[in-house]
Amino acid sequence: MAKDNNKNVPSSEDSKRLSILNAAMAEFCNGYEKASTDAIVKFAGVSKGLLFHYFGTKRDLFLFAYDYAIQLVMAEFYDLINLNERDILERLRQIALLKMDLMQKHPMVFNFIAHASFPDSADVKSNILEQRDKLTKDVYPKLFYDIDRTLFREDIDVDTAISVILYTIESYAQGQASPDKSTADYYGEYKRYLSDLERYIQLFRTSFYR
Amino acid sequence: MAKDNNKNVPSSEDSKRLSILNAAMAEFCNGYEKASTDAIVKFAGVSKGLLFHYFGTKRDLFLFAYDYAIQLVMAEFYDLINLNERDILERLRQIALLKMDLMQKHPMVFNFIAHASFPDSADVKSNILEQRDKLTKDVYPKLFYDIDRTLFREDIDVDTAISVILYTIESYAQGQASPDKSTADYYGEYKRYLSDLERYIQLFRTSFYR
Amino acid sequence: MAKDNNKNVPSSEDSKRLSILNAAMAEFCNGYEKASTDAIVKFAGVSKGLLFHYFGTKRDLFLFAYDYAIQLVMAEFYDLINLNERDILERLRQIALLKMDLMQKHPMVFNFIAHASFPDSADVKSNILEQRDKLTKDVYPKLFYDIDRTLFREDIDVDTAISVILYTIESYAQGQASPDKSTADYYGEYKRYLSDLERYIQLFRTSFYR
Amino acid sequence: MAKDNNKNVPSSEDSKRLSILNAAMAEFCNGYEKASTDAIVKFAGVSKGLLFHYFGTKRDLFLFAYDYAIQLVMAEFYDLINLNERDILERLRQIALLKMDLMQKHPMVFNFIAHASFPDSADVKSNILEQRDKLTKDVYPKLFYDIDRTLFREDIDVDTAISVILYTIESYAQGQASPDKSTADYYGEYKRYLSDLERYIQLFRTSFYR
DNA sequence: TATGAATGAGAATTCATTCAT
DNA sequence: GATGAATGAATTCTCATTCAT
Repeated sequence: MAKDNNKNVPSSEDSKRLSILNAAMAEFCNGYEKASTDAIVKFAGVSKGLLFHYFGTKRDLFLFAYDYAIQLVMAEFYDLINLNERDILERLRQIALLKMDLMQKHPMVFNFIAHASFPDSADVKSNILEQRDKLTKDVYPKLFYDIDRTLFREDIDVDTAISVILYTIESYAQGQASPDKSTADYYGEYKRYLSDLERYIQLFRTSFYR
Repeated sequence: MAKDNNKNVPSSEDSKRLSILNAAMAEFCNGYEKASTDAIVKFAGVSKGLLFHYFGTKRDLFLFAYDYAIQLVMAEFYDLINLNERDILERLRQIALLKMDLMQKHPMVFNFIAHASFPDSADVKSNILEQRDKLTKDVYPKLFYDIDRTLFREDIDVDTAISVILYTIESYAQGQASPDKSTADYYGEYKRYLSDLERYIQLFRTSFYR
Repeated sequence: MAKDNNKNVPSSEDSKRLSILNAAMAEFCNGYEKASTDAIVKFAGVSKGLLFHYFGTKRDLFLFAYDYAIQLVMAEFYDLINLNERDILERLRQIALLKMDLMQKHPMVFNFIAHASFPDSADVKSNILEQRDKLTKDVYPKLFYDIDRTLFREDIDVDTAISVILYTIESYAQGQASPDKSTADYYGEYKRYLSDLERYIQLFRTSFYR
Repeated sequence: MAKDNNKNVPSSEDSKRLSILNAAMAEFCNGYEKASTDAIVKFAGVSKGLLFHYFGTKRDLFLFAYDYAIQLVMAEFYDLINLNERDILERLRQIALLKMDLMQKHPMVFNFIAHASFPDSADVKSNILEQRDKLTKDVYPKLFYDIDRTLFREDIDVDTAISVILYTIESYAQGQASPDKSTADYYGEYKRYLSDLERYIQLFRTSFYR
């Protein structure tokens, strides 16, 4: 009797919300300020009013889209990741590979997240940074819980070593992802990324592990 | 006796240019798009026309300010850095400390550079990236020329190790610098930064060196 | 009964468009460059944004207004003109009189057309000239189709004679219309215009006709 | 002893005034409003201040340039024209040919006069129209004084006929001159112009003369 | 006479947001 | 829910004119 209680059948509303969200993520890749709500509704095929009816303000839409994108990606990530491996280097290899897979599956969403995570506009910066921090504090314990610290040499500080490993992997991935790689030999890039990754892991294994 | 031939005496023009540049650097910390030329001239205490008389367009002003800020910082940096130390870890310690000193001396300039280096707007992105690349290609050879590679263990790839060291130092410095640290226990921060730095250096010395 | 399907009832949109168009035609009499969009919207009683919402740019508004004014005038002209008279001098007399009538009925529109037809700005010149050419090629054949060439003397070139007639009528009408005749003895002017016209026609009849 | 009393030696001032006038005439071909005083001083190679020191305002410069251009052309015109021919058609042929010569000798000045004579801006329109009227009233009597009216047929009004002749010649010349004829087969154009002119003269001789 | 830095009102255009329908 | 016409303050940039030197 209730109208549209069945969440498995996407209502018209759901589909329009999604249209707006997808259009928004794409448009916000131009930067928060540069992005135009006109462009969003045009691409989404809905009226101007509806965007504001659903999302309130441009700012709220941006922040909602950021949350949404993170959830979307993290859900799939947790679904696929195997957290039984206790060797942090092995686990990081898995994470890096999985991240690459997801990036190829949802390039636009990742592009949006990459841009949105470092916003230039003070309007949204504090919210985004807060969200990012919260994410970091949520995710890292999950990803690095229960790792085997006995694999490390006794004469080094394991936490410091782990920081180094994370900084390295993240920085390298960042460098790979950031430029607008429109013209691309994706396969070649990918192979090079993997071999670089192996070189870093090899170095860490040699120098940090027993 | 000659009129204004002495370039060390800033003319009225120079002083207004500088006012505009300083105001611009401060305002552009809000992001390129968000920054308002109105705010810049208001803060600089000059007329609207003068900004455009000197710098042509907002875009040109931004790019000029970026160059100017880089030059300003690099000149002071090269003036103070000692490149005789051949141990890369010692040299990096010096660089990191010097960078911290400069950041405390020119906080606004560094803040501007940090923001401007990752612009969201397509209008300026390509120029900034180009400039950044050029800078990297210029600076890194100077900073790491003639380091003593024999200090490293024989069983690790020295270039990979150096990459790890650089990623770590940069990421850590980034993390320290990025948030708009308005409310700050600067002295406490500084001491913690130094001790963290020492921990990283100690780790690298233990695990990468012979 | 259907909502606003009847295009004869001008909607709110139509009425605002018309306000803008009328204000634009009046303001553009100051010249394309000199005309201010601010003045247009103020006079039309609409917001700044609406002008651009409807017409895109000042340039587009100008060109649209030109088309619109021409259509407006030509529609009424063709509605009233009688093309059965095969004596070109008679037909020209009718055209000249009708043109005078229309000018008195729509003085502002004619003033706008007169100004807009000879634009000083390169921004719009090519479009206007193109439009003017197209109009000439459209209109002249209609106006002078099927005239009786046997009325002319055999020893003169009829096409050259027709050119002379047209140049004369147009130049004379131009001279009458061009100054912004704000202070005017319209009736006196009109009578003089008619008598001059008759003198020209008389001359042509005497010298060009058999 | 007097400074620069010898008008045959152009002073620095004279040469700069001329530079400005020439630059102004060229720039004003873009239309009065569109023309930029910056462009004028840049092209003239003088400072911004000097233009206003000499000519007061942009408006005054424009009007002065218009006078100057007219004087320049008229002086040369009167120098070369032969006013002994009493047949108006012959005299008009001479005038038309001479005008063509002068246009080829001073294309920029004629281009300026052509544009300036039909100004779009209300700022200068009244002055220009006044000047044009004055010129017409000055020049026509000189050009058509003492023509032989006995050549005309007795059954036509000579003044009306002369008006027709003038309207025709002017309209035709206007049509030839107005478009920005940048790419041109000048020689071909010229020959066609001459033959058209002959056709009109022939028609007038046949139909208006005894 | 000659300079050109400096002005600031005014230009066209944009855009997030509202609201009557 | 859904529309899109309407708003108007804010934006970047222009340009004739002035004035201290």
